[in-house]
Order: sequence, then structure tokens, then C-alpha cells
Amino acid sequence: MGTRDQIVDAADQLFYQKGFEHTSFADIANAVNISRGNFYYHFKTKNDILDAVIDLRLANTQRMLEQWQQQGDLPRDRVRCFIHILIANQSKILLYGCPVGTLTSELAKLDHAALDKASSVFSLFRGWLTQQFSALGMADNADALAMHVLARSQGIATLASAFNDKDFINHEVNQLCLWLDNQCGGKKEVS
Amino acid sequence: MGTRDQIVDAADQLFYQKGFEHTSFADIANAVNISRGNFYYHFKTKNDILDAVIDLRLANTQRMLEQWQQQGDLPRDRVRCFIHILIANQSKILLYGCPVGTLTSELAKLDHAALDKASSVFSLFRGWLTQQFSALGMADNADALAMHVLARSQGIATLASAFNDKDFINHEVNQLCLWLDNQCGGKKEVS
DNA sequence: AAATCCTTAGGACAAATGTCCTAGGCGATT
DNA sequence: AATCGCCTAGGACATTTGTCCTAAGGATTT
Repeated sequence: MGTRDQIVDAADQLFYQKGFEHTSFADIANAVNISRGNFYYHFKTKNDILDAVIDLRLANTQRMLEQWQQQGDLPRDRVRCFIHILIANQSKILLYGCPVGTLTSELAKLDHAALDKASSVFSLFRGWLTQQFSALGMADNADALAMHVLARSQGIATLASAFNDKDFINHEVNQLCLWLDNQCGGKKEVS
Repeated sequence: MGTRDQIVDAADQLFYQKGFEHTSFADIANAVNISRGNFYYHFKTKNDILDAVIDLRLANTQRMLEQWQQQGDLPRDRVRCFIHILIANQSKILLYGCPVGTLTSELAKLDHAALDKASSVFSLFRGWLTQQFSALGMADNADALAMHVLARSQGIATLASAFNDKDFINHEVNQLCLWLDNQCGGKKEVS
């Protein structure tokens, strides 16, 4: 893997674990084992790295969504895939919260120009979820339902991290899946 | 108001608007119009200010909860008071998210010792909400319901801020109130 | 009036940070 | 073998940051 990609990968993780501002050039250079000078060759500015990191996250998210889409599941199961990220990434979420939510929150406070771009990761999920709810015959308020799922997941991640409570994630994920079943017309498939 | 209290007040707002780490001594001193030297007389360390700010938030939260408690409303209306913070503080939430959630998220990433103390603001709400649900005859899972309400509110604030979407707040607040009515045994009081 | 104490101002200091420049290495092409 | 272009190392630089020290103002008490 090229140096540039290694830098973006390391920055991606560090921004998640330590936050954007609290991550320094030195941190990233150290993680990749290159000199700060070499760094500058690939990225002129910290904002340039942030841009690259968000692009990476957009691409990874897109890939994940397409994978879920092609997995041949029913729309309801696809939404469950999304909800279950909370369990798949449990340990990291307990430590650092949601990567998307915490970044947008930070950038909002910094009044950073990249806020819109960071929010577009949310938009990716939002659009995809809207698609699923439309396929489930709820085209009328599919977007509202998508936002609801996003918000629930977001809140679960934040509180689980604040209280370092793993069981809370499991419980709320079940609740959210039950809610989903109810939305799908009561034909429950309780897990 | 004494200088110390002015400092804590200014720090409280700045930590909310700009984040803890991105707020410098100079920022606070500038907001209160004192010298950085004077600053040091009142607080030896940035962590000391953070402690004082959290203490202030704890006190303010406690006062607010007691006020809601003594307002003579029914428990259900009290929970509604909590939910409606999202609307009362709408404009600030759109800009900066939830004060409690964003601070705990930041401190978690900083691996900061004050994380537990910051989370205790959540605990205050949590305990109070648990009390309300117990009073509503749901003592069995009152704590889980309290956490649910907290998480929902948290997610609403985060997404509303990311998308700068005021209507989303209103819609989700209504949904959450409807959920509350359903929990209270179907005797709906649709607003 | 003198002394004491609380408060304030101003600046010193080292460390860290983002940014930037220059020189050298290394491989591919000619 | 010589040249060219991509990549890397190391450090310079100004700025900001948290922390800390010292001297002076101002009010109250003696």
C-alpha cells in the first residue's frame, strides 16, 4: 500500500479515536513511521487530510451499503444489517462512540468548512435507508423513518459510550428491531 | 457576580460552543475581559475549570429537575418537560448539539479523567426519568425506559445539528411524545 | 496613616503545533 | 552511464498553548 493510503488509513483511525483536532501531524507521522517532512509532500494541510479521510469513509460506506444491497436479503433484513453495526462495532463504539456522529459534532463546534462533507456520510446512510423503507411500501414517509433509525442508532452509541454500557446496546438494538417489525405491518419476526 | 463565577459561566458557554480542547485560556479571559494572569489566580489548571463547569452544569440540571418536580404536573407531563428541552433549546442544539453528549464524546476521545464526572450529568437525568417512570407504574423497567428517552433525545440532537434540520426536531419530539403516551397504557393525549 | 490581604496585570517560559523549505536518495528512462 | 522525476528526511519558523512568577492596585482593618 502506498504511503499516501497509509497516511489516510492512520488518520482515519486516529481521528476516530482521538478526535480531529487532538490528532497532530506528529501522531499520524508516528503511526505510519514517516517523517513530518514526507508528510507535507502528500498533504499540504491538515484540512487536506480531513478531506481525504472523509472521502475514504464515503467510499467504505458506499461499498458496505452496496454489499448489503446485493446480499439478496429482504429490505427488512438490510435495515437490520444497518442496526447491527452497533453490535458488530461494539467495543470501538463503547470507547469512541459513532465515527460519523462524533466527527460532525466536533466539526460543528469548530465551525469547520468540512462539516457538510462529513455530514454527507450520514446522507449516504439516510438515502440508502430511505430506499429500503420505500421498498417496504412506506414510500410516503420513508425519509422520516430513515432519519428515525439514524437518530436512534446515534443516541445508542453516544449513551453506550458515556456509560460504557454494553448491555444497553444489545437491549436497544433489540428494541429497534422490534420497532422495525412493527413498522413492517405487525408481521413480526421476533429475533 | 464575582470574577470566578464569570469565568465559569464563560467557560461553560465556550466549552459548549467550541468544545473543551478548542477553547483556550485566552478565549475565556477575553470573554470575561480579564488578563490571563488573573485567570491563574482563580484556576491553576484547565482541568480545574472543567471541573467547575461540570459542577455548574450539575447544579443547574439539579435545579431544573427539582423545578419540574415541584411544578405539580403529572409524571407524564414531567417527562414531556424533559423531551421539550429539544424545542426550547432548538437554535443552540442546531448549532452545537447537546451540551452533555458532545462533552462526554469529546472527553472519551481525550481519555480524560473527568469523563465520569461529565457523564454524571446524564446520570442526573437518568435517575430523575427513572423516578418518573416508576411513578407511572413501570418500576420494573423504569431505568431502561429512562435510558431509552435519553438516547432518543441524544440522537435527535446529533442529527438535527448535522443536517441543521429544525423540522426534524419537531417531528421526532412528537414521535417521542406519542411513544410516551403508548407506554402510559394507550390512554393517549395526542398533542 | 499604616499594614494586611485579596485581587489583578503583565509577561516569562518551555513545549507543541501547523506550515514550509531544502537537500539527498532511489528507481526508471534514455 | 547519465539524467530526470518521484519520494523521503530533517529541520526551520512563527504562533499558540498551558503553566507559572512577580509586582502592583485597592479596599478594609488596625
